[in-house]
Amino acid sequence: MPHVEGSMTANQTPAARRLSVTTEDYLKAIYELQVAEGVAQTSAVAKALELAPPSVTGMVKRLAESGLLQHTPYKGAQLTTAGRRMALRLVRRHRILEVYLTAKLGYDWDSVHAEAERLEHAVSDELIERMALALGNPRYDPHGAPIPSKEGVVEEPVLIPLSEIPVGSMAELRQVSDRDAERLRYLARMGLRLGTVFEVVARQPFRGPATVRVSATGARDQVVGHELAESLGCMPRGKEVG
Amino acid sequence: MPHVEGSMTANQTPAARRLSVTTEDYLKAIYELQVAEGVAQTSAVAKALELAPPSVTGMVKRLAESGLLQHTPYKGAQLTTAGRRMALRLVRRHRILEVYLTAKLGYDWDSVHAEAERLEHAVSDELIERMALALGNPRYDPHGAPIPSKEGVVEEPVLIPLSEIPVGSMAELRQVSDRDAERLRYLARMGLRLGTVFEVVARQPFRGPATVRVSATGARDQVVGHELAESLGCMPRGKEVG
DNA sequence: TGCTGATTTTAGGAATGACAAATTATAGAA
DNA sequence: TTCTATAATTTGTCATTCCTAAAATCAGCA
Repeated sequence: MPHVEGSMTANQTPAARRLSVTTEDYLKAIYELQVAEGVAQTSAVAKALELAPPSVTGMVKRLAESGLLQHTPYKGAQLTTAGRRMALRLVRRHRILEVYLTAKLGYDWDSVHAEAERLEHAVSDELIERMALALGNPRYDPHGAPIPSKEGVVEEPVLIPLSEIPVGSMAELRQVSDRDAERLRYLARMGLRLGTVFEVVARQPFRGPATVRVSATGARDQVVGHELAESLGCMPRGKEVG
Repeated sequence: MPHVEGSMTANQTPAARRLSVTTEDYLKAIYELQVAEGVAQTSAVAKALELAPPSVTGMVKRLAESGLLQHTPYKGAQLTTAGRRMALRLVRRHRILEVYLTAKLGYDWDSVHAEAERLEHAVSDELIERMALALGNPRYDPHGAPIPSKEGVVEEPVLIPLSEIPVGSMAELRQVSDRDAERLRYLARMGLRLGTVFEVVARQPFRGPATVRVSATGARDQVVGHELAESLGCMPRGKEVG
């Protein structure tokens, strides 16, 4: 059952004045941490943006004054409606750009992230909508992440990490993190792509690796480390007659 | 006879460290002023970038210290080889982006400039080369401006402003300024596009307007103000038998 | 309850890049 | 040559946003 993240149709800020690139980076990082972890702690934001923690504290206080988020000292930051709207706009831009670069300009799924990361701050809403139209309004980016609508609504599908799929059952790879290009190249070499259906045939204890059997390509068994497995979002599948 | 602007094959700076967006804006503005006026005066740069003159003096001094240009106080700025190389890289990006947005995403020639102006600072060299390839390595942008090569070589064709084409002779519109979108829309409405061949049938004295007759579209006479005519780069044409 | 280690915040400072006000240089006219 | 209008520069601030070092706070455990 997919649940709905953020849904703002009320346009609070009439003249949404241009935000700095830095501000946009903070909002997006905080949004993504809220989705992944529930809260956005100072140290987590610092790590995501590769900054020192005091820089984050300072910036978060300024963003709170601008009304883009709420800050509870020592607890973390929470986006306001205005802040979430801006963050979702950034996420939409990023993901549409990734699809466009992949589909129209021959980028691989491991190299689009960095390019989109810079472009998302520079493109106009108009350009993004033209790209979306040219692509037939895609719903997922090349890593399986859902694309928020223009209105700022996104369905976050409920997926289960490969690390938690029971041994003996089947699942389909639906989403991977786009952060680490090296990891994406490794997955591609192993034959693990979006939509790949596999069976978990074994798992070692103590956060050990899982062994998966890819159905399609003639039963090749692959060993997937625990940490990698945690970053692979899967949809459980009943065994099918193939 | 076209003449060659800038030709640097020697890669002086080994690790061309990333320049700030601001620095890139200054270099491009100074380059364009040097092409148009020969020199780049402080006030002209300030006007082009919509900044106050003291800001320009300060930045120009810093750019001189970085070795990107030479500054003769009270005289103006001149790009060094390193500065010109960076500027030409920006110009190439800008113009390839304009062609791409026009050809692949349905932009009009009056709206591409602003979009390219922001994107040129965010795209990677790789993306630009992919776009250039997808476009068949175009040589001119949608306003007729020549596109510098990857190596930083550009042929600036010698064109004559419409304001200086003699009455009674024919010419072809080859290049227009991309700065003012309103002006571009006006030209399009008048039927003046790149490649349009026309005859100058009259010109009023004292910087008055010229009257042009567009050959193709059944002898429609158009009156073009002096200032607008100065911004239209034309190639003289012998009268042809049509 | 009170220590202890990790996290967070405060304090102070540096770099970039913009501005206004005041000063100085240049070049053309008298 | 001297004056004067224009252009350019110097000086002093301010806003952003980063950093390091030091102090404060929180949470888990004895």
